[in-house]
Amino acid sequence: MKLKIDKNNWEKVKLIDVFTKREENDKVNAKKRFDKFLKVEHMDKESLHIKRWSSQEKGDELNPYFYKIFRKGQILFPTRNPHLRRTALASFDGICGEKTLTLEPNEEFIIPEFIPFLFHSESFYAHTTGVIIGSTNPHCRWRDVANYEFLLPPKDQQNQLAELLWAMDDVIKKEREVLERLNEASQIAFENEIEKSSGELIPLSEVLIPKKAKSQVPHKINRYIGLEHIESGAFSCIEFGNSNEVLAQCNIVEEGDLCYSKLRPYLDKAFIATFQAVSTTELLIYNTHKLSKEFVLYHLHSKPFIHFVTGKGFGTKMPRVSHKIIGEYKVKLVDDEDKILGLMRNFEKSKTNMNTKIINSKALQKSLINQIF
DNA sequence: TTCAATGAGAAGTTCCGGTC
DNA sequence: GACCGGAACTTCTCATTGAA
Repeated sequence: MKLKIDKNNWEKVKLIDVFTKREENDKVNAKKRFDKFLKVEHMDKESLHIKRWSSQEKGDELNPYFYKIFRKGQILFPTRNPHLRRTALASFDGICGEKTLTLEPNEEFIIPEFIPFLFHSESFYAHTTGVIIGSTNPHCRWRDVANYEFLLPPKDQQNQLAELLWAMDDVIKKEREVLERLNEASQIAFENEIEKSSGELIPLSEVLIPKKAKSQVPHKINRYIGLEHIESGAFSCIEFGNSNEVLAQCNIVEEGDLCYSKLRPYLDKAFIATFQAVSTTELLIYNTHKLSKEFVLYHLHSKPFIHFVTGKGFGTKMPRVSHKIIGEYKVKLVDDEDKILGLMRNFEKSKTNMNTKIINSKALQKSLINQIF
């Protein structure tokens, strides 16, 4: 989608000309005044929305260096690792880390609804990553961010563009909500169907057939699946990296293989491969018998299974599970697997459609942002 | 020889102290 | 008090080790 924008009357401004950096720190009472606190890990890449946070009420512990207060409507920009593209729009008042810039738009020049998208433009990313300093801690300074220059449209045009950008954002938000509901509903449906079915309980070790194929450097298969490419709770893996950049021995994943991440089992990373790839050796690769891979995958994502493996994790630095541990989990050898899978496939079809819609909507939104800023 | 288990090092995040 | 940057800690990748 190409926008016809005449930028002749747009004014070149520096970020510091149209934003005020707020420093509202309360080392003594911030903890008592605000329940919610936001860590960098709560901010998603290339998203303005805050979907997660920690809460003292829920028992999350507030770090001693979290005393910086942010207010609803402020732009939150973590200066550490700016290449990770994490900037959020505060949707509530709370506490954040000292290294997060809290920026307030100056309404004399800009319309608050318009400007947040600037922080997810390629131009802003290029600037902030270009001014990174520090070898052990890559970061940028406020004075370098403040000097970022961009073209600012007149206010009436800002209004029109804000409407367009938020309309697109709303589409993505609604599509994500639908996907979330579908995930919840399919999980409940699966557990109900298993409960209703009759059949003998058998350990997963009688179902799973480990695949041991390895790939040595240089890898002949182009795609690489690392743990960072696997979304928690997802049934397929959409993202991948380039195996040319991987210097280690890998597992070979064939299309249709059942894959399970043994590292930090509570992260719930399991999927059926939709393409051939090499992968991190933290992935266990399986074929199955007695039950289909698809059917077993629903078990691997079920709450009882995650609870089971989380409790059995071992290792000094990071909890892991092994094939042996997974094999101890008991599943029902149901008589009507096809009937259950038929129901689940309807869910999967809807989920795949929704995923495709989200990917397309995000690409369109990105294109709009980069045409404007 | 194979492969599960482990830990070193890289990358990312929070803590902490110095300087202006 | 704000700003800055290194230290310390956590998480993840990947090479090595040792048991089978």
